[in-house]
Amino acid sequence: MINRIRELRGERGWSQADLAERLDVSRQTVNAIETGKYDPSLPLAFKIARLFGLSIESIFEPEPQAATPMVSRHPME
Amino acid sequence: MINRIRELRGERGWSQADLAERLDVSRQTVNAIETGKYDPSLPLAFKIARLFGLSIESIFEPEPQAATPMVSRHPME
DNA sequence: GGAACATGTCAAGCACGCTTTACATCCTAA
DNA sequence: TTAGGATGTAAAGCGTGCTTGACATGTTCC
Repeated sequence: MINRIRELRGERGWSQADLAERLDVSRQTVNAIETGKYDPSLPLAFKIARLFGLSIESIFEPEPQAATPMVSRHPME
Repeated sequence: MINRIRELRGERGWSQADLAERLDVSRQTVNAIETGKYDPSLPLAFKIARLFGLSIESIFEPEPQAATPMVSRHPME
């Protein structure tokens, strides 16, 4: 999942700590999401979208494509 | 987090198992999300929205309001 | 040089998202 | 009446989302 959070935060001149406070999460959480360590929960994604006044779809984008594996998704059936 | 999944699924005449298969998750996951036991991950929310051809915002809605607790969120600081 | 801030990262711990297996109930069809 | 589908729920297990605390680095400003 790719996101534009760092860009949106930068436009507003906020530090990761500033954003974390506005979202009521830890600074490490903001950093982990920006650096792609993990995706936010759906409720947090809503908070982020509302804070920036944008839709979730305009901030987050599912991975280019988690290519369908060469093996069956339902082996031995 | 409130969602309209059961309604959208019903309109299409799909069982929970049908929907689960289309989303590539277990039937219990669909059931748990419909019955409000937990919220889907952000990637699954995207899958759901795309399957129904709707925006995430038009399917999910953050709780009416998780009322601000009477106690400080940052005690002893 | 030293203080202060911004960012990145690690570790431990807890709660949640999702899995498989299994069982119970309800409803409809034959 | 029995079989089958649809739904609800439970337990155990694994990985992720988020927390606090801590430390390292780079930058800026005195």
